[in-house]
Amino acid sequence: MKNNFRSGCPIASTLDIIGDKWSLLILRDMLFHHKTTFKEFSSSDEQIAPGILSSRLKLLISYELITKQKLEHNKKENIYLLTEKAIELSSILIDISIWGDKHLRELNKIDDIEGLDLERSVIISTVKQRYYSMVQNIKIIK
Amino acid sequence: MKNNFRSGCPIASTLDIIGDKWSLLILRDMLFHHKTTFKEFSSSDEQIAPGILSSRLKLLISYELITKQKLEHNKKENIYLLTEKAIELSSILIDISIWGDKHLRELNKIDDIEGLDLERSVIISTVKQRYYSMVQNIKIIK
DNA sequence: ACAATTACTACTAAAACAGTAGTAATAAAT
DNA sequence: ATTTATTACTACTGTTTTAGTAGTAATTGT
Repeated sequence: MKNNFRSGCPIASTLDIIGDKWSLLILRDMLFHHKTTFKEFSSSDEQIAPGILSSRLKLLISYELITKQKLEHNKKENIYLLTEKAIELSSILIDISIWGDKHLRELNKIDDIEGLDLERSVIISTVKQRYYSMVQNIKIIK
Repeated sequence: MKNNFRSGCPIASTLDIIGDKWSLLILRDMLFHHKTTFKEFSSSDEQIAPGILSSRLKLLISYELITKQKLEHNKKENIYLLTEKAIELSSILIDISIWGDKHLRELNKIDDIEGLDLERSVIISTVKQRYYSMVQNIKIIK
């Protein structure tokens, strides 16, 4: 797909991949809410349009942040799963969550997130562990 | 300014403020490269257009992430400085930098950043300390 | 066999971004 | 003192991205 990076800066380059309006929210839904299907991504509070969701999933696949697979005994649904590369974005997502929780309450009604008061490293390892467990329990076709 | 948040999610809300194509790069230039003027922001590798820079600076001011001030003995230049709220985004910017440095080398030629191999907490406190020192040495009009 | 669900694609409208040119105020050079 | 250069923008046009809705094919459930 498109590979036009604005510069060699690691921050700019990362933003060129996941710095759009939706990618990190899709990854959030996968990592924290264990969503796996197009339908589930479509049903989040933020109401992503199907065309945008479709194009973003394709981009995330092309960057190897997610994979698209099939379940056994189900030819209709596609299952999207995070790669290790994307799971390593956990710390960024959690830092963003902590920052928003702390600083945006005067601008917007912010949802309370359970466990966000725990130590950062504990949150990160718990989130990752839960995701790995979820993946282990689903039967995908190899 | 515009205050339409997509949801109450702290991640979505944070992205509604700084999740555009340029805000984090402006904050990066301020925090890491100690840039303070419109001219300096215009001259970064990524080539932001003046109209976009202008509108983003206004938004960042409205969210109280930066302030606009004047230097003593200089009526022309405007000096933009980070607020504490924005300085607390340091950890996010550093995590993004570390992730990009680690994962994007096969997609793009990534610049080597000095000191990025140090421990995360050390990087964060060093960056903050350097920024505070820089601010202390400039004479702004109160 | 029929209805519902899933995963999209297609289309049009609206918004954001890109690129260039131009202007007013101040500062520097002659 | 006058001209030139710099800074910080605004204004404008064109392109790209995003939003929103409608529709379709394949599969699954009843």
